[in-house]
Amino acid sequence: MADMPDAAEPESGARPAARVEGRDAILEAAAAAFTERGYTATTIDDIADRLGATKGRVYHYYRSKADIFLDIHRYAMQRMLDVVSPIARSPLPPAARIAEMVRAHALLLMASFPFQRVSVQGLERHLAGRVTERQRNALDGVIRMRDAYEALFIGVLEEGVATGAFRPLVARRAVKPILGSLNWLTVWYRPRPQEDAGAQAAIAEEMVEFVVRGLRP
Amino acid sequence: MADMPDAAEPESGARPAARVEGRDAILEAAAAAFTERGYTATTIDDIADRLGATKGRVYHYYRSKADIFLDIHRYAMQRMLDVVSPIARSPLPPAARIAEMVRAHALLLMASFPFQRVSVQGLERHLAGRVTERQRNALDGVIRMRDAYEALFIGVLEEGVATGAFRPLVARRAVKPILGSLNWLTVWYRPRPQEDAGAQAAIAEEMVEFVVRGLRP
DNA sequence: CGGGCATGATACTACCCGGTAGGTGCAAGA
DNA sequence: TCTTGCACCTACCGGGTAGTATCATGCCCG
Repeated sequence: MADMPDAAEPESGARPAARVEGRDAILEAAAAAFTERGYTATTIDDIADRLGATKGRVYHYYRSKADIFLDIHRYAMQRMLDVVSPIARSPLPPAARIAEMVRAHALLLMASFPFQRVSVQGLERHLAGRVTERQRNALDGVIRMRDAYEALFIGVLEEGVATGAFRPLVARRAVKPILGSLNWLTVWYRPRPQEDAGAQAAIAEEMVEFVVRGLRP
Repeated sequence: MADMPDAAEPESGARPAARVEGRDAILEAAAAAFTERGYTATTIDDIADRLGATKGRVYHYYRSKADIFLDIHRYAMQRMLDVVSPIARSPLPPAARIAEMVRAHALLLMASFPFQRVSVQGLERHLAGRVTERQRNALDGVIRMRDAYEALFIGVLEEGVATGAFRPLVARRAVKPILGSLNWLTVWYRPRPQEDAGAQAAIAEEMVEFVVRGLRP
């Protein structure tokens, strides 16, 4: 088992020989298509059309539609973890740390909207049953990443309750409405061409305000 | 135009001669199937199987899968409006009124879970483009109901800001994380056989607590 | 008791879509 | 100039699924 890939960062489901840039182009087009039509209603031809290509190109990089879907989830969760876990481990007091985490989460949701929207809308339902063993492993990996992400928030909540920074609450329960108010962004928010840092920052601050107040003693 | 159906309560998309009980059975089975697999991945045979019947029965009551989908949304929104709008119009002070509305919303989400889950997960995406004119009208009706529902919350928020019961906020923005924390229930909550009023009430209280504190001055 | 109608089953059709097989063009080395 | 291999395309197949056309079975009412 010495030459196993790093278990903490599951590997891509793309075909082994695939170039990274080619693979990323597929993922970006697929994320946009899934965002617009949903997983099942999106056809491989939809994805190819967005690239000005044909199915051949898509299948040159990925074995199946499910593999593309899983890779999008993996990318999205990895980016979220990369941004937020340093904050969760920082020496800030719990209230300030949660505020930073919420801000970063909201901003990243808007910044890489198609990927994050696909990620937030869930995956188990779409792949129920009809997966190969390799895909099942990838699915489990994504679910573990999601649990680890939620655990970052639960950890800070528990610390804040212990120090008295937050009201008494059950961290495992309280984390749901927090992530809910954040992730609901993917339902109502639509990236607009002109709108930039300003408007996105205002939305993020609204989230921070709401969450931080909801936790105060 | 004197004999138009009540515009505020759009009529069912079922076949005109359909019995109400027969139609409701279809809707219930369809809501369960859509909840499990999603709209596109659910087949008419899936719905029929849940009834111990065949496609013939389903098509006896509904013209198309999209009509069933739209009717589920209509039902779900109508029930939510029926429960929450009396509260929104009650003479309670804003803070107490919002608390009651949040509680009622959360409890109804859990009580009629399959319908509400289908409703919350949205509909525009699944029907984009491929609808008849009649379906387009039904779709617009559902969207109007959804906007009216959100307006109930916005109204109470504005009143609370005016009376000083809530912190200064832009109601149109602040309503998003509120409904987000609530509707996120449909993502993580799973109804369990034994769990009853007690556990559901506890979850609802968590929501109430979080929202009310998030609004305080 | 017989006709009509609501209710539903059976047996199709036409089409769409994921996936595959094999080919083509082109760039880089020798 | 020949060769090799990558990147991608064309053409196709097979299974699945929405929707339809038609037939069977009761149940109510005269």
